[in-house]
Amino acid sequence: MTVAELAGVLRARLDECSPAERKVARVLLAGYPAVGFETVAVIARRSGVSGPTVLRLLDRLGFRGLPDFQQALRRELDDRQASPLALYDERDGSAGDGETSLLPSAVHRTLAGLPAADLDRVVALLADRRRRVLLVGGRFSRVLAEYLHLHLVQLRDRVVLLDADPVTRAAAVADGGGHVLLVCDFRRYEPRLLDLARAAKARRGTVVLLTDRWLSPVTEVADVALVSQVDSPSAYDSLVPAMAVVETVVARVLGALGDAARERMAACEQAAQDAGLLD
Amino acid sequence: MTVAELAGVLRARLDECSPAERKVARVLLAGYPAVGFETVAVIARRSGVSGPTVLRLLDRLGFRGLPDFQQALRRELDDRQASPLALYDERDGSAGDGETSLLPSAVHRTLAGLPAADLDRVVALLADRRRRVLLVGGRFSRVLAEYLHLHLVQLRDRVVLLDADPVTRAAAVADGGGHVLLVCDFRRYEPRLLDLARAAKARRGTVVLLTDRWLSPVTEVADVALVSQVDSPSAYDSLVPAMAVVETVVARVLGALGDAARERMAACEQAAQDAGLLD
DNA sequence: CCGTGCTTGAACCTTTTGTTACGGGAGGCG
DNA sequence: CGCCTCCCGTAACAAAAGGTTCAAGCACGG
Repeated sequence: MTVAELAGVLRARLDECSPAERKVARVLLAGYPAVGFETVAVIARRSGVSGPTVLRLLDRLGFRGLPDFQQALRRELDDRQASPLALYDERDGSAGDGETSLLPSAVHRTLAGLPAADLDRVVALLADRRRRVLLVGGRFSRVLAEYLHLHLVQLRDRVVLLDADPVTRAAAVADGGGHVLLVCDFRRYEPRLLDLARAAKARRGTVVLLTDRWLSPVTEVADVALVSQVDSPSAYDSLVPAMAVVETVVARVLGALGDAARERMAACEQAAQDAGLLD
Repeated sequence: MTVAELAGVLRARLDECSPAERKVARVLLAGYPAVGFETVAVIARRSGVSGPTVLRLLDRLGFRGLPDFQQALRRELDDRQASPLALYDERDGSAGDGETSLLPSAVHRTLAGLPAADLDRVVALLADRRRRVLLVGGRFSRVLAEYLHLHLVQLRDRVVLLDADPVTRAAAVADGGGHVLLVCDFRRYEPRLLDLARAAKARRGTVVLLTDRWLSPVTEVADVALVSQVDSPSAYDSLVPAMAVVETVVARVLGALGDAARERMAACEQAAQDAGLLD
């Protein structure tokens, strides 16, 4: 479902329009896409025509009114946000291209777009050894929680990965006080995670959320949320940027914990070797 | 130094805001810049706050109201339209430097460096519905196998994720014939995975390997190997590029299986809904 | 425990906006 | 020459938007 380039159809169907309508189309194209978000009056004045003419052009293009047109514009902006390269590289074509450009770009935009303050808060929470850390994820995003868990258990104690069982989950948040619940929730969001987060909040827990740009419902109760891009060359959303976020968090937590973490890692290593688990 | 990047000031001044205002800012950033052109009511609803809160945030940022803010947004859109490169040097108050450049670069180099022939072979193997597919991973890389498993089971049948238990693993490769064993093995490599791969080969299985650039020992017995970069800003190796490889493979397999996969996905969806598992 | 500050949401009001209906005018064909 | 058709702008209308006020809720400190 490649979204129709609005500027394209504007150019293509330009000769079916009346002279005055063409003037409007020209202005729309010249200031694309910003002027599309102006009001009818402004567009009309800039085009040197009058209000209804603008409406008539939009009607001819198949829009029910200015709001309808603007909604289409917004959608196109969103898609463009998804693939900034596509703007200047109109040759869509090969899947190999999209695969090699989309994901790195998404990772970059995700990391560059992380508010430093939010990241700091998350790191501070996870590095606080007085708090218990509970990790949970949805169907796919559970692998993120697992990955984070694998790292965190090496850096500190009292880190628990919650499984799918509701009772176990409930028990984990039950004995309240100063715990941190980190929720990974991506489309399609799972209602149970919201319930769990609410329960955690009710027990005075702190809720950290990893989600996509459409924002899981858990956002409402979350104390901090880290948002990832999910653009992908495939039909599925990508979890790659989110994983990059996880690794970034881990790196920061390691930095925050410092020697304490290194000691623990060494101790774990030793214990494992003593038990002969590494063969 | 053109017009101040709105997203930047939004991020920078995010901690002077009240909790509810932060929610609004996050929504604004997550859907940047399109949602900025929505109405107050819509933005408020999406943020889970109420109208006046949106206005208060804008007021705090120095705008006289939503129209004022939207005008700034339009100007920024115009400037961006003028200088396309501005998209890439927007590193304002966000996370560190190495973190935002290393990972995307590693992902890019990994995907660009994948030999097309190898990728095609892997896809062909996984898309061959006559073969059983066995997935296995190491301590950390197991999450990759899990992730791949989650996707593949939706696309085709006879996909098994092996767990850590040696007996189960052995049983899976025991009943021979055209199976595909996909091994994820990254530093530090696990000897047991090599044993398993050897056993699979002995039963006339095909071995596919996902590994890092130092090449797991499994390479020797693998029929195909996909190599990922692992550069990371932290002390650990990164699995982000490898995950990008997994997603790329999934996308290709979906393309290869085509309608058959879509039918299966629909069937799974239906079955899950019938069982009421989605609540 | 009580008050004080800030924060937030509900209701209301005002303005602006999009939209529609109508009339005038230019151009083309009979 | 006159009529018809198409196109365009003015004016009025209804709807929805942004903005303001006020009171309740909450955390914090005395």
